[in-house]
Amino acid sequence: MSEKKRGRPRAFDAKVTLEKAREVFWDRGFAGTSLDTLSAATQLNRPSLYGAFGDKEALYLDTLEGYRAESMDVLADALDPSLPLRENLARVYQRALAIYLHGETAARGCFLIGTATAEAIQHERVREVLSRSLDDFDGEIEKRMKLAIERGELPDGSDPHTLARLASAVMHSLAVRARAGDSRETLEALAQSGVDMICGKA
Amino acid sequence: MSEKKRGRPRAFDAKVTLEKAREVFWDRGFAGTSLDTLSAATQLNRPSLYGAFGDKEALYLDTLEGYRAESMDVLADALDPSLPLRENLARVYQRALAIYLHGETAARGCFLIGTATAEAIQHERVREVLSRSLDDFDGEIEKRMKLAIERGELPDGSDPHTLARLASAVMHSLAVRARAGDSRETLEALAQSGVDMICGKA
DNA sequence: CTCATTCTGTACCGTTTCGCATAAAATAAT
DNA sequence: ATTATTTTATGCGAAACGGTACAGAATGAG
Repeated sequence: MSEKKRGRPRAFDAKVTLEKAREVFWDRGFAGTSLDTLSAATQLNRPSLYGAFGDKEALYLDTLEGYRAESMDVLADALDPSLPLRENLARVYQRALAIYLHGETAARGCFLIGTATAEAIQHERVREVLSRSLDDFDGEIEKRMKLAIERGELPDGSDPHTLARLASAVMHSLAVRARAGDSRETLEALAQSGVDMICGKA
Repeated sequence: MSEKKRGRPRAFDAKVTLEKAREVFWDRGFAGTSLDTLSAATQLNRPSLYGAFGDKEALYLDTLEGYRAESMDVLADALDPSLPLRENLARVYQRALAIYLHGETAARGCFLIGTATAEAIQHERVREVLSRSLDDFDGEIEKRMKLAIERGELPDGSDPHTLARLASAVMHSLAVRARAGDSRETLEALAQSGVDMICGKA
């Protein structure tokens, strides 16, 4: 896999470190997180962080990218095409909520929507990751919608592009509302409404 | 209106100052905005800001509250009950986009969703304003949905609560996507989809 | 063993941060 | 005019900030 490098080996796992850093950014946002806080959370001193990931923005971008990639994996799994569309959508929302509702004080919502939106204006590269993440998500759902139309799970003449964006819109709303502190029940009701909106009432 | 106060009069209009401060927070977020930046933007030195509004968080909360109040005014106006529901909804989204798409570099999206979500975990009072804003918005739309059902603008048995949350979900998605840099055309298409989702295809 | 290479830890740098102390300026009350 | 009150302007100060220099430690190469 990876050739042995010369020099002193790292005493930490970069992947684990990124996960710990992500936790901090998730709760405090990019601008609200100091290198000291990151250093404490990752148990790495600042020079090590700097050497492994670059400056604070590069580290943040790394955590965003990791989240994006993981989210796409979760999405692909939830959209297992051997299941009915209705079940697929329910799984997508359910797994999103499992992530969004995890948090100490208030639910943390979506890492991207909750923190990257704030930086998107001033930091172009953050905006790019955010935009790409939303697009990728839409695209994956749209693919499933097209399949659903082929299979007759949706009415003929349905527009997969539109349906995908509406399904994503419910997702975005879950992300925001979770971070605003809405209860699990409230969010699950919205998720159910989203499923019914796309697939029709059960 | 206001009695003349003793002492040296203020050389600035608090309302105008709040608007200027809001512009800065809107682009840079709460944590990403320094008092120096605010001081420059409002042309007020820090002690004056401090004296009039309190610390940075209090100032930010004031700008959030102003935005919330203005948004509710815009919403109430857009929902003019002498117009059909379809037109009402289209006006709501259209006016939102007029606000969201205003920006120098990228579109700024919604001030609340774009900046308050990031602080909502660490700052309880921000989370409260955010939560209240979302609820108020939902409530106002739900009222209009109820009226629509009474008038027969929506099918019998429609659930106004659910419809309102779905309409809001499209709004939240517009807010996020605008900040991610989506084009006006893209956003208008989503808005149109939202109208059709609630009112049926034209 | 020796050396080059890479990572760790301490300590530091210059800047920026938020908030305030203080004094001058501007007004109303007396 | 004098006084009390409020706002403005300068500027301070302690802390936090992002980032890095440097020396020491751990490894592979020769």
